[in-house]
Order: sequence, then structure tokens, then C-alpha cells
Amino acid sequence: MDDIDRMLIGLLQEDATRSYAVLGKAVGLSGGAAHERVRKLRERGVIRRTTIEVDQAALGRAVTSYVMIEGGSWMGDSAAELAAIPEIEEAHVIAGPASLLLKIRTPGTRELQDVLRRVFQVDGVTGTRTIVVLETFFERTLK
Amino acid sequence: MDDIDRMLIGLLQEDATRSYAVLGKAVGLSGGAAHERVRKLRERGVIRRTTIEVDQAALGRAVTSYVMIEGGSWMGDSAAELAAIPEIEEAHVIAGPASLLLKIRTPGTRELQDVLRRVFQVDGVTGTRTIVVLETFFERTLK
DNA sequence: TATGAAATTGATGACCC
DNA sequence: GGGTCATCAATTTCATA
Repeated sequence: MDDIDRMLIGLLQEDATRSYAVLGKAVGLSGGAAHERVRKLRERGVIRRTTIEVDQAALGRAVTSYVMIEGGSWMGDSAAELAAIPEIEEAHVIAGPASLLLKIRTPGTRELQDVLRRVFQVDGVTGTRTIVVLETFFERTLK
Repeated sequence: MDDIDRMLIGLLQEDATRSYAVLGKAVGLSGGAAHERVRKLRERGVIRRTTIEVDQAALGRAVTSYVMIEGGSWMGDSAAELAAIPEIEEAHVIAGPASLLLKIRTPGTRELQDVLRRVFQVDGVTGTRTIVVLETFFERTLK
């Protein structure tokens, strides 16, 4: 993990369709060497996968919300139960008054209610507090 | 935007290195036709860009936190001021007691303090409440 | 680990349905 | 819109240092 690896990661985050020849030139290596470095970054799991960034609103998910969940121990398979709800994008165990934080995307607030109802049925959930996003300033990839 | 477009988006989210020939076969089209559909999805902005998903911890950003900000009107260029802080991954205007929600990634809690100090200096900020993530169950791309 | 070149595979555009 | 084909470009592998 040196500066060249970090530069390659930055370039690929911006645009993963760049050719290895172009990447190599940008970091002062041959295309083959750039390729080999990227291959190893993938192998080591630093680069998890190549994917596309999608406009969620265009796919009919216009409402983003965060839900703080109060509850007990998340020992069982609460994680799996939450993962089974397709509208939940992120689930974190947090410090503080609540103990889980979810990020949820739904077409509207109507569908958000349905998701909250399902969340409430997950083992150990005793209460929820919902934060609806009114406007997103930015959602970006860190360099 | 039909079911084939949605399938193509799903396939590319899983793995954007798939060839158009493979994509076409998966959705019952020729490679050329699949290519044309994906081109139009990009053109329309439904697909924003092709990127890589990176293991943040491997890049030295081990601590994820959310910060709820109380404050006034975000009319000026608060958005730009926040965007200038590189550790802030997301910034949302929210409904509820606070009025902004930030997602922050730092190497440790020490650096989180530095970021909070900078956030406090942004125009209109009167208070912050920080939620530190203890464990992430998942952070995924919605299908 | 890097280079340079060879071989394979994929992208892209013109043309027709 | 989609299919097919020809051309051009990129990926991937390998011999060599």
C-alpha cells in the first residue's frame, strides 16, 4: 500500500472504465504494471468490486430516511433479519441512546411506514425514531 | 425504463466488469442491444458512473460516525463549506430536532474531534450530537 | 515488481431488419 | 429498438530482466 496504490484507487473511484494504459501513464508506470497492482488490490480485498453508481430517485426510491432503533442485544440473527428487508441500505450498531442505525430508501413515506412495521417485528426492537431526509447536499466517495 | 433496463442495472451493480455479450445473454438480447441500452441509461443519468467499492478500513478510515447538527438556515453556502471537509461522506438536510445529518469517516476518534471542530465553525451551526458506529452489519447497494 | 510484446477477448460503429 | 458483422481497442498472459 504505497502512494501509487492510493493514486490508482482514487483514479478508479472517479472512473473505473479507464484503461490500464491510461492508469499507468497517470501514475508513471507501464500499463502492465498498473494492471498487476490493481489485480493485487482486488486480491487483497482493498478493492471490493467494480460497480455502477445509480440515481436512486430515477429508480423510484425518492425518500431517504434514517431510523434509530432502541432495543436489546443483537446477538441472534438480527443482522440477517434486517438484511432480509430490501429497503434497508445500511445497518450499524451504534453507541448512544439508541443502539442501531438504519439507512432506508423507499419510493415514498407510505412505503417507509411498511418498512418500519417490518423493522418493529425484528427480535429485540423496542422502539424506533425516524429521521426523514428533506434534501441531500451530497453523497460522495471519499478520496 | 422497463424490466430489462432494471435487470441490466442490477447486473452491473453486482459486477460492472461484465462484458456486454454476457449482459445481453443474461437479459435475452444481443451484446450490441445491451450495449445500446446501457449507453442510454448513462446518457439519461440513471447510471451516474462506473466506480470501485473500496474497503475503507484498509485505507485507514476505521471509524464511521454520524453527526446531527442543530442550527439555523442553510441558505448560504453551508453545503460548500461542508463539502470542503474531506472526511464528510454525506450531508443531508433532515426533518426533526436537528437539521443536518453528516456521515463522517476518520482513522480514529482523535481525528473525529478535529472534524467536529471544523464543523462547528461552519456558518449557522449551534450544536452537534455525535453517534459513533461500533459495528457495521452491512453497507450495501440496493437492487 | 516492472517492462514490452503476443494472443485473446471485448467494445464500437455501420448497415439492415 | 434490435441483430449481425467488421474493425479497432483493451485486457490478460508470458518471457525477460
